[in-house]
Amino acid sequence: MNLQQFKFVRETVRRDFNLTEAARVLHTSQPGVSKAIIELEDELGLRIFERHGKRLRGLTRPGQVVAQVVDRIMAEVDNLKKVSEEFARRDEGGLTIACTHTQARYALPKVVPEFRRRFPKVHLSLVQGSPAQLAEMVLHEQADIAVATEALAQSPGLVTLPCYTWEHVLVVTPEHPLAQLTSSAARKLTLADLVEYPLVTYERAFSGRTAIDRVFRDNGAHPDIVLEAIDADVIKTYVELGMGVGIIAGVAYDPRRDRNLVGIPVGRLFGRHTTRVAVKAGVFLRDYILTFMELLAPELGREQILAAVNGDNTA
Amino acid sequence: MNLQQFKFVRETVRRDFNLTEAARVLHTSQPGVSKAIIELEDELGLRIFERHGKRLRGLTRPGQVVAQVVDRIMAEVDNLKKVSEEFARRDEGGLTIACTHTQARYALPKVVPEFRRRFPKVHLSLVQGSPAQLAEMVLHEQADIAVATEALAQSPGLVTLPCYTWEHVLVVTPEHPLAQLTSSAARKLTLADLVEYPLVTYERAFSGRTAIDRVFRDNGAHPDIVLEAIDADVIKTYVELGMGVGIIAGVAYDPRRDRNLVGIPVGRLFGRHTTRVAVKAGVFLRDYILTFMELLAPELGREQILAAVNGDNTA
DNA sequence: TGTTGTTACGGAAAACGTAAATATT
DNA sequence: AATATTTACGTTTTCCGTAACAACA
Repeated sequence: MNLQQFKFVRETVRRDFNLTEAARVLHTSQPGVSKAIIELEDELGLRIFERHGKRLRGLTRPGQVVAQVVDRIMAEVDNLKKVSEEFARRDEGGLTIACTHTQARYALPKVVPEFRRRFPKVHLSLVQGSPAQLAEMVLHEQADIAVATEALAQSPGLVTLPCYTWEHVLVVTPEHPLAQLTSSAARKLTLADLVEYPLVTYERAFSGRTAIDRVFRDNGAHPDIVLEAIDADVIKTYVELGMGVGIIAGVAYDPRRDRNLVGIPVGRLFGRHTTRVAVKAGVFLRDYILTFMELLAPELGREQILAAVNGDNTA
Repeated sequence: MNLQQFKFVRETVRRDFNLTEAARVLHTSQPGVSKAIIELEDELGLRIFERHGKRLRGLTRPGQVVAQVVDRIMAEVDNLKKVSEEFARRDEGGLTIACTHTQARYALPKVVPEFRRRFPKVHLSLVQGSPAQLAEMVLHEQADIAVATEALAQSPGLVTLPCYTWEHVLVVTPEHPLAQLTSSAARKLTLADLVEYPLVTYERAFSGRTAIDRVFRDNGAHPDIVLEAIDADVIKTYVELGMGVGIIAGVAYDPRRDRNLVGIPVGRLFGRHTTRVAVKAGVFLRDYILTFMELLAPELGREQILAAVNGDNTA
């Protein structure tokens, strides 16, 4: 039994049971992979892979269990590498953050400069995607952490922590009827008032859109959503063009910057939402990653973050 | 990096940083162990062990983290061996049950015959100890499961499940004043009545003794415990000799067997207790071990047991 | 001075790549 | 026929034990 064998098994599973592919990816000879796997199977006294003649087709029942354990072993071996990196160069390395546009544009700018000041040698990389994609990225270790409002908490294999909460805000042109309301009238705004106008908001599964839909549905209201986009900048652009009333995340509206738009908070209608940060369960978190999470979720101390990540059910 | 190195690191830690000892236990040469560890340290680029000159003295800070990860890796490697055993000989193997006397004598006889019928080839072994010792045994993998009422739930690193609940019962000789009470009078028995008599019960930390003490203390009662023992058989023996009133677990009193003793249920006074079964977190559980747990805790399905053991926080 | 850990060295074993054979689609 | 896997085989590397050396307590 050795790590090489485990590596080969893992890669073969990942490459859809194609030994040749696995060997190529691992920069080694295909017969070597074949032999190593067979030797492991012999040592364990079971077939890991389902074979049709010579072709590998899938995992046997025992193989499924073995593959799971092997995955965990290799994950820990990867952790070992991270540990050594951490102690060798505590404040150097890379940090890949997977997030939605909203986070990248409006939330992260609040923490990235401070992070950069503390860890000038860490190379930051932002990747964007839908919340579901973000979860996948973290699970496949293409990103270290994900930041999003939707969907993250549901993914098994992820550990998520709350960062901050926010509410939706309507944005309209200054000429729009809604912009003429007194602030006390604005506070009495109802869903019924809203459906009178064409709406512009996020795409499905972005920045609280799920909640928006649910609220309309639960109240039997049928909004006329004329345009949807994944980011508030696009939404604001079309609102400015007079396409309709925008519904965006509060963090994305800044009265000083957005002088040609009027904002009306509507948390009362669509509820309060929690943006969360997610990491893959069981991975070793380098000091600077923990620090980044600390900056993102200042309410929680490092202790709490560590406890959650290590899956302490003690607290 | 290889498994051999991990094995050496683990054993060296276990043997109090004595390489010679570790090598002896692992049936290999001491220089080999030394070299392998140094090579691992070089590859990781850090010192795992604190050295005073040449002697190993302890773990460095990075070493502590490395040792933890290494432990997890080796635990999973051990799991792999168990998996292969399981699939090679599904219904053969050994099952070591760590339990208190009460469990061995009164609870397990209810499930062992059925288990034996289903797995005639499994070699059973019962080891006894105090609940704290049982927890240690399971954590050190000297036993597969522990069954006890006290203390198991508190141990980190253990996963525990409730098996059954029970109440205490008083046992007295037929001549004893308490034996003369009508059953309705017995139901009105108070702690104040009890402290009139010398008592015979479990030792500290056995079979709900903690709860007994707490109840007396909370009520400001000062019982005269003239004799304490770890098992009900011993207690009953001295009760028969007229030493006093026995307080034992309900499961340990059987009116048909214990004809020379009268039993009076006192759950009302000392509360209801839950006997739990514990396994080490993260270990692969062979089918027959799961079956044994199923027999012990019939209320829970196998699904629930598996979920708990795999640490599913989903449910 | 006895105990413990590291370095040096050499034979044995295994690891791994190339080439050939065999099976699958 | 083309692709994929296993078997065969020889070289290279690594492994691991003995012996010698070095450093603590």
